[in-house]
Amino acid sequence: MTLLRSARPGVGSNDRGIPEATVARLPLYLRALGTLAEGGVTTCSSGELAEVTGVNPAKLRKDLSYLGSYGTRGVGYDVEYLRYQIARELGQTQTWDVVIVGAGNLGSALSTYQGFGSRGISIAAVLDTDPQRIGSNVGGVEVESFDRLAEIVRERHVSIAVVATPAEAAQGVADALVAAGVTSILNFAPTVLQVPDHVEQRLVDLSIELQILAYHEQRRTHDEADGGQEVMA
Amino acid sequence: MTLLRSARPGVGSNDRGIPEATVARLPLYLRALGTLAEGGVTTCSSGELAEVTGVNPAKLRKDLSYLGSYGTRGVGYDVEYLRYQIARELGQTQTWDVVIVGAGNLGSALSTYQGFGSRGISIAAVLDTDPQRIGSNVGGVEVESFDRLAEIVRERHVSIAVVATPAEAAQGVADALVAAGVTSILNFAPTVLQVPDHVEQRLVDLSIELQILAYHEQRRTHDEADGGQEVMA
DNA sequence: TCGATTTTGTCCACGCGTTCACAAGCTCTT
DNA sequence: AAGAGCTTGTGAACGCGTGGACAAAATCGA
Ligand SMILES: NC(=O)c1ccc[n+]([C@@H]2O[C@H](COP(=O)([O-])OP(=O)(O)OC[C@H]3O[C@@H](n4cnc5c(N)ncnc54)[C@H](O)[C@@H]3O)[C@@H](O)[C@H]2O)c1
Ligand SMILES: NC(=O)c1ccc[n+]([C@@H]2O[C@H](COP(=O)([O-])OP(=O)(O)OC[C@H]3O[C@@H](n4cnc5c(N)ncnc54)[C@H](O)[C@@H]3O)[C@@H](O)[C@H]2O)c1
Repeated sequence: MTLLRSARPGVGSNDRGIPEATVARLPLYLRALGTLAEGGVTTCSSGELAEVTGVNPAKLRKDLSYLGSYGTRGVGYDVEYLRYQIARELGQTQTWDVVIVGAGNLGSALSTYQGFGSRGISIAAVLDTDPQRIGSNVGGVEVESFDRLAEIVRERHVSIAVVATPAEAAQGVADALVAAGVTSILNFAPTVLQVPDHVEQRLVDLSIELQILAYHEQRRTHDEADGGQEVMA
Repeated sequence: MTLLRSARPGVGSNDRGIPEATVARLPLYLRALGTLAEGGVTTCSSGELAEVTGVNPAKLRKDLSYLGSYGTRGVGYDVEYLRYQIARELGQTQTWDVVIVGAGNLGSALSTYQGFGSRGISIAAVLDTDPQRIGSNVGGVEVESFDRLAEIVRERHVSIAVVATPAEAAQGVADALVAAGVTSILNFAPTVLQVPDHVEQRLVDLSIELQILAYHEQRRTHDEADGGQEVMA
């Protein structure tokens, strides 16, 4: 399994906070626990949870230990209880209103996606500058004018935004988002945005994902030619 | 900036290979160099490149040093030359044929996306099981039957696949991909796939991205209430 | 009640990744 | 030709993340 995103550099573990690497895995555990709960499972061990999430059991236990001691030795973890604790830690006891900027192919797919609701994410608005798109409907949400950004951010208490515009427009959009008071940006445009320190940025670059896989594929074939595959002694 | 993806655990730097963290940044540098080249820039320093990619200059130089000594002290890097060297290292001197499984919202958006070509990625096929979708056209590519997977992988020399099916179908799809000879999988379904060790898996989970941002937002407001913002002495 | 069994929580060691700091090396000016 | 001024490449220190190992704690059966 592979997780690649870059968070603000140098921000590893905060004051009293949970290590960044752990935060990135908690949603994984949460989802797995949800699946177990649906299957009627009431208790599970670190080994079982580690199995389905592809994580080392010791690492998983250490991750959970940052939240507190919610397990029972000799028994494991209560699925529902642990689920609640992780959800609380992640801030999923409340719903986060998110604005999506750019109602193109990707923005529309995201707007249509029904899987965010159960993760505490709600699409508050979808914005675009294209008059042709404004007023159209994506996933039950009406596309609104990008001009209304500041107003919408204020009225709907939005702090998280998704950028799904072409790369050329992304920096301008980011500036407007920051000016409107957004403090977390999920950026799908293939650019590193310049944002103030207090704004969290995550770049999701699908080309890069494939390029990384291609690199490993290349190395694989290259190694074969070199006899790079280690021979057993 | 934030990169989150999980690679096979424990695989840091390989035998003669480049550290995983560096590999994940190389495409970033490559793109920035492309932008500079378009702008007519022929030479750039580590400082300039670090600026636009949001990376520490020393880190950037160390990253590049894994490829060789391609810079000139006192001058910087030749944009075109460095571009070629990174592209070569990433395996972008060849084109990688990729199969997309699942022609739904996300799969269609990916198929339509025109930005992969310049990154050495070509969509060899888009597959689906839904008879309604098979034969339809997404981004100039005809959707083919998932039954033809093995045949297509063999004939078109595919080693990389994208999973864009519902989560319930993802493991089955992955098994079929592995059986067909695919060795790298980019998975958009919210599940950790169980694949053999020799298969590289990268999970891109958009919900998790937003959940991580929400966590930081929550901590932010929580800290404010606690007066968590450190006061200058 | 006691011992066998299971599983957590965490100490500890190790390795990767990051960053500082500076010597080595190049160019340009005088 | 020599020195001033930059910028690279890297040694070294440090910190975070990972995973092995085991003591502590809980359950269960006898
Ligand atoms: N579609 C994919 O699969 C894919 C893959 C990788 C990366 N991306 C990236 O994601 C981003 C979006 O991709 P897409 O395929 O949806 O593009 P798209 O062209 O389909 O959609 C872009 C949308 O953004 C709108 N827009 C342009 N400028 C704007 C502005 N200033 N403010 C608000 N809206 C604006 C456009 O009107 C359009 O509706 C791009 O940066 C692309 O590089 C997309
Ligand atoms: N759309 C989004 O923005 C978004 C966001 C986050 C995650 N995801 C995830 O990405 C995946 C795809 O999302 P989507 O919105 O495109 O879903 P979708 O329902 O629109 O499309 C899924 C497609 O997969 C096809 N399919 C089903 N079983 C298949 C099989 N066994 N083999 C081949 N094809 C099969 C279906 O026919 C359908 O065309 C899902 O797992 C979803 O959870 C999507």
